[in-house]
Amino acid sequence: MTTSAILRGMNPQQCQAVTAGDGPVLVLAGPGSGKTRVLTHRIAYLVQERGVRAWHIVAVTFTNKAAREMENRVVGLLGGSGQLDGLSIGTFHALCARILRVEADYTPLTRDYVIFDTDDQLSVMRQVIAELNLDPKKNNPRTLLNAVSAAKNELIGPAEYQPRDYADEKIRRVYVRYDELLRENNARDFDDLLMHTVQLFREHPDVLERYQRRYRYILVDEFQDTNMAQYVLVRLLAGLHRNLFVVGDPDQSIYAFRGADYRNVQRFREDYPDAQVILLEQNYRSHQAILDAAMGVIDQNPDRPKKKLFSERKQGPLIHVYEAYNEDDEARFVVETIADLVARGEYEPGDFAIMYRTNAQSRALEEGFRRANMPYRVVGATAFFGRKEIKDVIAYLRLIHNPDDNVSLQRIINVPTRGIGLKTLETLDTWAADLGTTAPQALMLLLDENVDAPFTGRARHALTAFAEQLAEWRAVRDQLAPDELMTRVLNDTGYLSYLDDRTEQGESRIENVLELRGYAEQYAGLPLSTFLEEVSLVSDVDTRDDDENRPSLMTLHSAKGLEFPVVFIVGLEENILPHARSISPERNPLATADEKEAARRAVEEERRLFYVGITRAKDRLYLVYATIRSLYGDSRANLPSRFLYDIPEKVREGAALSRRARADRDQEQFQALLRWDRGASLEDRPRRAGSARPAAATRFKGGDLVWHSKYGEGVVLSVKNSGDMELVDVLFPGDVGQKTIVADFLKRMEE
DNA sequence: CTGACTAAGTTTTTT
DNA sequence: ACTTAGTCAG
Repeated sequence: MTTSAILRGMNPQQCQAVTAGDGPVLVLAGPGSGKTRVLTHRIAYLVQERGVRAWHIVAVTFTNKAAREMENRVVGLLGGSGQLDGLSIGTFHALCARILRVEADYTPLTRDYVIFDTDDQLSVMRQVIAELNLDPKKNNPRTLLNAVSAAKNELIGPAEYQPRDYADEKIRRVYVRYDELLRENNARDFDDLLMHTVQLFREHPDVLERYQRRYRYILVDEFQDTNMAQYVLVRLLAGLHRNLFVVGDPDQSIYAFRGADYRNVQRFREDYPDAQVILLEQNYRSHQAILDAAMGVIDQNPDRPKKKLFSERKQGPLIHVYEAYNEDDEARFVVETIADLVARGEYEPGDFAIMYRTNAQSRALEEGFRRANMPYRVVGATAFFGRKEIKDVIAYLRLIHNPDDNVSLQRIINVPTRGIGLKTLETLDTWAADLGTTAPQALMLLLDENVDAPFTGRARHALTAFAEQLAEWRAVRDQLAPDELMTRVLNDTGYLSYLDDRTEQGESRIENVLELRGYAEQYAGLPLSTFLEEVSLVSDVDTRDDDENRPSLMTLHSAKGLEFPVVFIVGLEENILPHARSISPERNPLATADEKEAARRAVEEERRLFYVGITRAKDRLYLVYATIRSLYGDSRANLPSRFLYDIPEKVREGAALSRRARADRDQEQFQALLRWDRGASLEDRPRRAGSARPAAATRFKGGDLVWHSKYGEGVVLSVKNSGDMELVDVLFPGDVGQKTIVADFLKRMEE
């Protein structure tokens, strides 16, 4: 392979990026500009043309999926020959986990540490709340966890945390205790992996230097999604050779809510003033109408350089906007459009994607697909490793592996039930505390019959039996492969029969556990720790069929990085996209300036999310909103999303986006919905009763002008049914602002 | 200690 | 509407 082969078919900017010389490089790429291709081809170029040993290259991504794809592409370019030996492609977390394990001597935890996921973190946090006597009603463990996580992302350890007010002081105490508890469990959370690696490097320059010498070329994908800790880590690693190659698109930054900071792009420019900056603006995915729509939407965000996306593809069909009656009509429109396009032979089922803001929205769509007997696929809805049965089995293995893992012990000590109740556990905890050890360690002391423990006959017996069991497993841990150990645990505990409750769910739980065991078989010959680490750092078992030819349903977030010939974006309503959570302070007269500023940034992120969705489409784009939507048991009438109005009229067709939907149009759609409903199978009918109700339910809807005897004229923002009351959110002019009013007190005004 | 009830809370997601 | 964590009677 020669340079020309690596560069074949690339435009000048892409070539420039691939062949850029040593030193810092920032590639600012638009959607569909082939940025992953640039990264993989650069790796091939470095190895092939510049003679860099693959061992000296590390490419960092955010998901295992992206890492896998990148690896496949590089292997595809250079073949499976030995020249790729030692190439590191992986996520930030996997890289850090490996470093921390190898360098355990320099860190406070041992090599055996386990990684706590969100569930485990929550249970630690609940313990913290209990210990510190905080009011569990006012202290949501998730909120506290977010605060701690934010601090860790900013590389602020518990000792460095500087409280500015009382609320902060509480967080500081929580953080300190939370951190202590993690250490007692010999555990780290995901944020720790990053923060502790940075700390390790800062405190031990000699260790850092070893890694700097090893990783001479560092490539980062989706750079706009890095948080502070990740950025600092990368900067440290690149400190010696400065061969840092980052690729990103600030307009596609949609993970600020979990600490990502697209300003890292700006920081990079400041920290590396000599960096080469390469722009990739040509789009190879979508035709111009779609790009015009995308630019119309994103250009409304201030503080960003205006980008000009252009395509050489000829103009395609206009963007179709459809006003659905409600979420069922929305589903009907999607399903019928797909059926139609497939029947005309223009597309295959796998060419379609339906994207929405929240997972809850998939329900109505799925029902529509089922009703039409059209197969579909939901992307990433329920994480395999998040399932209770999977977590239980893994907790057993973790406890066998890590003698200090109290969180896992608590999780499974009575699952399946073995007569160890709350009281007994409490006693165990106190006893352990008195002995100055942890509960799992104390438990093992019971193996000595002579030990003086505060348990009476039955409890002592149950605990001892469990301790003996645990000791047996630990004794065989190193002789058995992970899947064999798992089988042993399943048999000894009767876990599968515990799951078998003769329901469909029970059956699928058993299948899940068996699938996990199948997954573990791949780790034959590897230590249990490798398996456990992988399980913590991999989000899903890689067995789902990607290539089944069926439409995909997914959230806008999980659509990033993908492309489809035909894309539907549904639920384009105020309160859905942008989501109510991000706009609520906007109209609240009591919101502080800070809150309003936060809301503004949140809405900008929602806008980027819509932008990401639009730019996934290659040929056809359908944008759908509903005038009435049932969500969380209420039915609400929302206005069309503000973002829709930013799509230039000349590239769209269909619904007119008037403030008020026309009555005749409603009528027509309502009839279509009824016809569709009649087609439902008999089994579906009872279930349908509930969701058909909202159709006739509200007297007002978003955009209506109303009159109130006290506040005067106002405009309806949304309507919801609560019990048999219709509650209307109305915006009044001046200081009055938004009020929620019972429909009976409102009079409709004609425009 | 278990099964049944009640209250709460439901954005996005990876690791 | 629906799940799920927490509480309480059997």
